Amino acid sequence: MRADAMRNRRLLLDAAAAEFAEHGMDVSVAQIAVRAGIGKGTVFRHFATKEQLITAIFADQLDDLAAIGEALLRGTGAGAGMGAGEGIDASAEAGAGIGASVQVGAGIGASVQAGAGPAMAARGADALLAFMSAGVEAQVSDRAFCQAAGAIARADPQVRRASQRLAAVAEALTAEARREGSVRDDVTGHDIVLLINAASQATAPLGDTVPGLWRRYLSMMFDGLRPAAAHPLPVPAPEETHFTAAAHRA
Amino acid sequence: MRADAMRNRRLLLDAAAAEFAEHGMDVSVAQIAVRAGIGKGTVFRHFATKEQLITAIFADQLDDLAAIGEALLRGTGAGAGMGAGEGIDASAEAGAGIGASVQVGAGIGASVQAGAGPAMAARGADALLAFMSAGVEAQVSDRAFCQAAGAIARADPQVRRASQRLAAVAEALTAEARREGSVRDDVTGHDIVLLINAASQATAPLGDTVPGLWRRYLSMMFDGLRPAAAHPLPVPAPEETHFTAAAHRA
DNA sequence: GCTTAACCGGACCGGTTGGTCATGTTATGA
DNA sequence: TCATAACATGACCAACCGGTCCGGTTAAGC
Repeated sequence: MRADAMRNRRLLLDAAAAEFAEHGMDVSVAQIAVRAGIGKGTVFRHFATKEQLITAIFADQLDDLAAIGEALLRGTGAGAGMGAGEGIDASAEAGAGIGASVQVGAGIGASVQAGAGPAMAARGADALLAFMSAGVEAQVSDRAFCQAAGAIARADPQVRRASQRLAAVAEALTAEARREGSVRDDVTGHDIVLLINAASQATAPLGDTVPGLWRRYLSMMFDGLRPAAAHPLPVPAPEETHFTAAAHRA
Repeated sequence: MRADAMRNRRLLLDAAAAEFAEHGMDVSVAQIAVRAGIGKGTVFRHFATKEQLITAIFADQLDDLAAIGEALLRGTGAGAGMGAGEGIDASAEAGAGIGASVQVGAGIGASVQAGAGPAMAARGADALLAFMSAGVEAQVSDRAFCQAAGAIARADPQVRRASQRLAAVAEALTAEARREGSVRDDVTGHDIVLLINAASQATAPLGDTVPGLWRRYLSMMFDGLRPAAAHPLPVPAPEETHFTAAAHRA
């Protein structure tokens, strides 16, 4: 690939993401091309169709979030133990876009306050909440895009791979929090993924009139995940097969 | 208004709602006209613009839900006391469309299990959960429409009136549940409206692959509303002014 | 039954969009 | 330095969409 082609591809992806975020899903390809400072034809050289462009951006975003989750997971010491209190920069592995400012182990407030052990016992809960926060934050900054892109691109293999990676890390984080007792037993990684979705859409009617408002609803939902208030759930958790079925249906 | 015009208007509204629900927000007016069995020109005779058509449908849906909420509110005996255990048909006042099957006082499972009194003490919680269920159910059957219609039509006076009526009944139901102690103190009616939104979007990635799945997430969120697991919320509740500001911004 | 005005229908219009193509341009390798 | 192939470009195309309009039709009142 030639050097200028590479540069233009990057310009194109950035411009498209920004344009989608600002003006919704139905910006014209021409508009994107103008913002990127390239010709319209060049857009279709890189991505044969507008849908493929959307798909590529969406897959990138999912991968970024998955990377953040994986960094957080290492911070919990779930796998091999690691030095205590060591700060981890979650954005190290993540792309530049989404959540460059996730604090790990910074005491975001998820720590269970009742219970036996000291605060350290809730590292899993902190990680899980940080993961969800990163996910919601990423979606909130681009609600319409995530919504539409999800509907359009879920069948794309690249998106599906990223999606499964995300599901895996969500499940791992959930398992850790469950094991330490800060999250109810009947919640799964898939639940977490869907709740991220839900929280990001909660404040949609308000647009960005109240910038950080989503934290309020994510907080409420997280309280719903705690064992203290847990009531039996009326419907079992969705399985991976349901997600693949939904993807296949499109 | 002539009889055939009336009939066509009804056909048109039904067809439009169905078409929006099935094929998303960007179905053409022509497509709607075909489904309704009328000419395209007739559509624009009834509604000068596509936006007005969307607005009318949306306002109707909001009103239906508000009516359900008001019926439920009467069932709690919040205002004047009423005979105990009397069955109320919530759909009596509501339009045909949305929630013709809401059970009031049928023990949907919201009853707090701990606490002093017997189950009867949680009538307010039952009503609140039934209200939220009706709201989510209505939106789930037409997710894309509610999403887009909300964004488009929030500035319309008819929609704004319906929206405020909805907010009022949500606040009343919440106040009742709060007073009986089954819901935390820091939750408001506006929170409820936004949570209905959130819950209906939770399962969007799955489409209708798992039909009743939204109940799972509404249940989790409702658990988050209980005092038992309540943690301090990081952001204060939105005020009415924020909603009007958001509406004015469009 | 007849008049009349409201109503219906679908051809039509301006504008926009995703996508193509022939032409001109530039990085690259020998 | 030059040949060449990959690349960029913007004019162009067909399709479609929301909205208009006028000729024909039909319901309503007398």
